[in-house]
Amino acid sequence: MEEKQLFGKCPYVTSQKVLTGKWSMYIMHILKDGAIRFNELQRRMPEDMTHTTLSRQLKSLEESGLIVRRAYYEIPPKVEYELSEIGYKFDKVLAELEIWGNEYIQYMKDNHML
Amino acid sequence: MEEKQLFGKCPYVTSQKVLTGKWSMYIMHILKDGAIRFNELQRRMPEDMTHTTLSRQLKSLEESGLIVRRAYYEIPPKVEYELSEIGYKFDKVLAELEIWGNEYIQYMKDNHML
DNA sequence: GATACCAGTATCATTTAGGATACCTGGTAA
DNA sequence: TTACCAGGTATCCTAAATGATACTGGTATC
Repeated sequence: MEEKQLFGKCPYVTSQKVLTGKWSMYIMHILKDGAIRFNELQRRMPEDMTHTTLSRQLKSLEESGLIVRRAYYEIPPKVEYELSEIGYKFDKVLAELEIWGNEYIQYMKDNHML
Repeated sequence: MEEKQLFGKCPYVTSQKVLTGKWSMYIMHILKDGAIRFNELQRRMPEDMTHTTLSRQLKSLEESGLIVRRAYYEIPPKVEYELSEIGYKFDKVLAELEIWGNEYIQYMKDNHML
């Protein structure tokens, strides 16, 4: 039987697995602007995302190598999240996604499907 | 309280919701090549995706307006799936995603993280 | 003394997604 | 008469993702 595990082989399956969840694209989009602290990031996220979920998503993105977590051992604590090298390169996908997403929203509104 | 439901407003959140699941990117990628029948599509999908899941994913993408289902009332039945106008425009995102996905795979291999 | 700050984790409940299996149609070929 | 074809749906079960809530720690302010 032929090997067909596509994670780590197919760019589409791999990307979709790494950019999983409801919020990862939005998080990546915010992180494009540079390093940001946890609470500030949460404030910029939609209100219906809890900090628990944000924490898990960040850990997942970190484990996938897309973002870097830098902790400063101060009181009160300071932690910054930033895109990694490969994470930063994702900006081209985001740019196309933003264009398409806006087209899609407009298209759906025009056709009364939204 | 400010309205913050971002579906239908934010291109990132909207796109991610519409392109949900494990296989949607891969499906869109295959559909780029033109109309295709259900069973042929299933043959091109990874083996660990059942036809039940494929059926559900296709219905979801159809409801989101990305693909069109065309049924020919013959025996045996013939059904073709094809990208819609707005679905076809997603190809630019796919192109960037393919580039980035391959870079990511290479990067992770080089750093022994995959 | 109470509360706020920051950056979380632990635990539990709920929701959503995916997989396994059985079953359907209705004509045709063995 | 049985099996097969394509293209599914129905049902049940499990796994994964998300949400809600409570809690931590040390400082600094009210």
